[in-house]
Amino acid sequence: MKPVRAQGGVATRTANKLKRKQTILNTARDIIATGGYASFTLAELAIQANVTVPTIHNLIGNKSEVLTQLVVDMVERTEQVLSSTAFKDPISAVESFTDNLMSLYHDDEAFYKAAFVIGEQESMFEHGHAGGIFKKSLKLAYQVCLDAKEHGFLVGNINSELLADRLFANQRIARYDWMHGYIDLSEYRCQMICGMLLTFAADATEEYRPVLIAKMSTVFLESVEQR
Amino acid sequence: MKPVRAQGGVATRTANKLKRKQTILNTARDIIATGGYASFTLAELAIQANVTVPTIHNLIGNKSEVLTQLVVDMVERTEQVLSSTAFKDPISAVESFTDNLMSLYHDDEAFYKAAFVIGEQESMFEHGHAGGIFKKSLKLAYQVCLDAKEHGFLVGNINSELLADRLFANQRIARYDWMHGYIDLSEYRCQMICGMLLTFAADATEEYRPVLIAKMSTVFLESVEQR
DNA sequence: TGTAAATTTTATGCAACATAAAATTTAATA
DNA sequence: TATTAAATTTTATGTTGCATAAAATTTACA
Repeated sequence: MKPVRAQGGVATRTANKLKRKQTILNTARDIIATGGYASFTLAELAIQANVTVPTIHNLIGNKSEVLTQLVVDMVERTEQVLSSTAFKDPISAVESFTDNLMSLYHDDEAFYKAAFVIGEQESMFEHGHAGGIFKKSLKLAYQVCLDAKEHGFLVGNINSELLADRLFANQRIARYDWMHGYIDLSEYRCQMICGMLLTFAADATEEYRPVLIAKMSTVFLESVEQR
Repeated sequence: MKPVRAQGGVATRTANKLKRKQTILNTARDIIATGGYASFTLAELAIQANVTVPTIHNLIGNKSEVLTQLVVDMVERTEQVLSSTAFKDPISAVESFTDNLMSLYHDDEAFYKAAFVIGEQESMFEHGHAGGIFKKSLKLAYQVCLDAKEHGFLVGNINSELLADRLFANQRIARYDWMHGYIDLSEYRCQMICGMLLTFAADATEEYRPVLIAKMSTVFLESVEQR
């Protein structure tokens, strides 16, 4: 008769497994942050994490799965930033949103950059994906448009879905340029703010448009003279 | 004494070399257009072009150089489209620009998509690069902004460099989404037109803004109901 | 048709990802 | 604390793709 065993063993093992898994992932993160995505190989990861390559396969999976895990962690942290918004007016909405992102990315810029490149390469940002970050962000942008209209900042001549699309697109293109190393974090900030404020300006009231344009000009000129 | 030889032999060889080189590049293009970028290996290219791998290295270079050649060809064709513009008004400028691009990409969509992905991966679109397509496109966008202001479509409250940046950015983000397979060619068209018209709208005169918004709404709604 | 140069191919190496099977470690329990 | 079965790690090996030196072949001209 087979001996029946308590569950304690399994639970302990599972916990340890998770810990080792996390150690490997942290090492992976370090490698990418330090030497860039190109320097990331399973062999190098194995050496730095003090295991062998098959162990990585056993604990996490193939290279693609290791990378996916890193990006999932990153997206989760980014989503937390996105969710913390309370609407007052378009300018402060854009500013607080931007500054939240900036302070997140500032800490570990090399890693975040790489993670976005990897996520794109691994097709993790599919627009169609229902629970995906794309749909969530668009929904958020749409809500901001509705709020702005309700508070009398927008006229409402432009379809809110269209406006939300543009708001999101302008935010994204700035991120693309940053993650591909075309611009630095401070220019990312400028492009993002200008893009979003300009989008609002297209549907702003007569009184509010000059305010948006003034703010936009300030941010733009500040950034230009820094170069 | 060494025999002196005429230049004919060299010239003939050079011409033949170019021809063979072009054959290989055309085959490469076919492979990418048919099976996507992932299916492109030097071994596969050698087989389909009826040569061996070292021959490819000899005639063109390493994998990266083969890809670079393909992208250079593509960029040249795209630049021709960009240059053929005569300004009348913002709407027709945007429309003709867009439709020129669309008709170019329509013929060989899979290849163009892949070529943009490759170009990005090979860092061929560096913003700083003086003679690069980035600077050229920005300059073009800037000129359109000046024209639009001169013809009385824009007020001029928004800095023209800023406006050109946004015009170009909105065009680019639509292309990113298309080249990564997130949207199809017709949606690419819609996003690009809406993005650029909205940018103009932010600085348009009182009379012209409704015209821009009306056009934008038409394009947007047409695209939405197609889905 | 011979010849020197150019070109192609054969043969081989290297790097990175991946996995089967053997060896080792682990944690509960008697 | 010694045993044991399961989990885990490692050794050994395979595969694929890029790259190149050196040998074999082809080329175009005299």
